[in-house]
Amino acid sequence: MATIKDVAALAGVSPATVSRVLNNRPVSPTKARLVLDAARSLSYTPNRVARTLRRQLSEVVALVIPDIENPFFTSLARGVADTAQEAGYSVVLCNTDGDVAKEAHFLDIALSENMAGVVLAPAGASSDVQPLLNRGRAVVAVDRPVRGADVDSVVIDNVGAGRAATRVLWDAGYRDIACISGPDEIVTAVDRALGWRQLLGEVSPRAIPPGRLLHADFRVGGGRSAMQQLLDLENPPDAVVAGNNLVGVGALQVLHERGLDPARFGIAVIGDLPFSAHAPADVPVVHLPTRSLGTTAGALLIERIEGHEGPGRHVVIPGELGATLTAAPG
Amino acid sequence: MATIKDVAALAGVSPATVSRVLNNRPVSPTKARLVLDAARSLSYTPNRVARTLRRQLSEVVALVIPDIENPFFTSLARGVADTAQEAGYSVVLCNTDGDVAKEAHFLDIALSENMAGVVLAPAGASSDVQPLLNRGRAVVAVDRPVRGADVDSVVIDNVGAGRAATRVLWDAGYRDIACISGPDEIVTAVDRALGWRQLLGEVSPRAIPPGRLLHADFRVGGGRSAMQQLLDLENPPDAVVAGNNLVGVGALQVLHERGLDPARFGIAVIGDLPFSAHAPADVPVVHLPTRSLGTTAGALLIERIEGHEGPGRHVVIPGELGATLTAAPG
DNA sequence: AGCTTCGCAGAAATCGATTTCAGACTCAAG
DNA sequence: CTTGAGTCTGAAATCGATTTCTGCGAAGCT
Repeated sequence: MATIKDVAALAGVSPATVSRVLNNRPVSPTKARLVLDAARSLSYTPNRVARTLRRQLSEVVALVIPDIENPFFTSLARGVADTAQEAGYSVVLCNTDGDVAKEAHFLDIALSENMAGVVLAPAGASSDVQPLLNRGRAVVAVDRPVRGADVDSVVIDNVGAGRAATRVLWDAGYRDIACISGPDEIVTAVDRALGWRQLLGEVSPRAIPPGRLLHADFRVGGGRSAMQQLLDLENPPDAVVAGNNLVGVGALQVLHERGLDPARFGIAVIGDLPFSAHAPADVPVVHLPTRSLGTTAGALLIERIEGHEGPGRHVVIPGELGATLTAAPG
Repeated sequence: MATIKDVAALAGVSPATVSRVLNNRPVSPTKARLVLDAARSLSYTPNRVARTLRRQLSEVVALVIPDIENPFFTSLARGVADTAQEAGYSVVLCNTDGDVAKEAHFLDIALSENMAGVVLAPAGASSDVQPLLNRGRAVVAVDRPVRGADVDSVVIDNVGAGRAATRVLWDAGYRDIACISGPDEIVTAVDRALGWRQLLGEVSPRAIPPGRLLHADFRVGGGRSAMQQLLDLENPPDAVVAGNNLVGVGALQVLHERGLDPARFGIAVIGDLPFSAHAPADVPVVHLPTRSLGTTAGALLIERIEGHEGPGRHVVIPGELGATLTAAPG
């Protein structure tokens, strides 16, 4: 493997000059040519480790997310990766499984690998990004804000999404609408449930019957058991808002298994149904622009890396209702 | 940020001693204690960049895949990440979009970042891993073999999977079974189609009618247009084998849109249907153990990194039929 | 006692780049 | 002709760890 010294020797100049040529600092055209030719003929690639050590900053950013198998996050990851790569950075994807300890571990690594920045979808209530900030590293929160630190953030309008999903069911004539949301400590889950409650409070004269809000695990299994629980009630609801895409999948599975038609039993899902074969007219979906979530976060991160100072900026991206419901309550 | 010198100064020893303590080389217990205390009180973390530069080997491995939004690969990624992290390595996920140039770029980076190894799902017909091998880096191919280099590989038994999918339809009574496979240059696609052709040749007295094998893009859109094409034929088939998970999703979407019941029009899918609400009895699926694909590849990679020598090892993992079909031809 | 052997620890070299510093040289103005 | 500013360039310092080299002192052997 050729090093900068080899190139320098072949070109008959000093390593310093080689470095200057390769980094577009002023060098006489004659030597520049020599260096470029030498570099090409040795097919020289600068060693990024050495560069990072000296510069104290690598061209890598970390993307720390709780669940890489959730299409919500893969799509987000795409967005981040695209903007980052455009700006010349590689992206390291770190999967925390929602485990705060794993997350802390990855943040440690980001620090000791001198990574330029971190896009973080926090796993739990508190994430310790202070060490990163102290070292001047860029940090952007995505999907969920970071508590206790003034950090750029990009999130969905979750209350609005909860309202939209609930409204589409209400407008279609459903009157007893339950909500399967996520764990209490995840703010996105709380906000979506809040939107559901808000909207029902506005449109419905009656109080919400007890037991209509369920806190499920935000995965397929969580959606399944919550849906089963709802259907097994003595007085089941006639419609349900699924708090995220995976919960929606689980709920739909249960409906199918019980021979219930999603075109009669109402269901609206917050978040896109991945790879679904359902017609949007049967299962309305609040589309969450995850890709833009990612690109926006990536853009903010790059700006910070390139020197943007100042207080945290907070971007809220609205969801978008894909279709209205044509079916009627069963 | 504390460096090894700070620790050394505080402990009253040389940096060399600190390094020895932290790397479990023999040091007197007295000094070891001093060093550990000093390290803890400064909350010292070794700088991985410096370590990598000196050791000429980082604790990072790259996973290079063509499509991170395909659950096949996310699940595989999980597998690789789990084994790698168990062994103390971080995983960098690189998405090539099936683009050979991007892939080459990532391999370059892996080299110049001194990464310990690469798990590669090759994007195209040829991938140049020679530079990596020359530098003694570990390389393992996954899902598709690397041509022109003697590299460990872990692949699915694609011919077998194609046969299994076809057989389940045949056994259920379907007699005109088409196949939507993937692009010609992807060997997995070719092999799955081969399995389909083989099995039909064995069980069917008649020749396969022309136009029954389609080469689609291996994504949802590809499956959709291929399925539409098949259904628009004058004499459409009565069943279809979907060459991968996404093609299966696309095909199912089209069936739904046209009001065709997958329990009547036969469809078998090679690869798991992600987040599907279908009953397995209606849509048989050849389960591909993608997670083990990943863990196996990861294990081979770690072995290579830790010094395993010798010729390329080739693991073939069989698919597995989830359920037999209870429905009958429509 | 004298000599080897061994374990431990510090000084210094090393990994491969970037960057500071200082010297050599050119050119223009006084 | 001298001085000063400005341009290139190379030597050397630097980033932060690991590892080799070297020396010291204690223990073992004859």
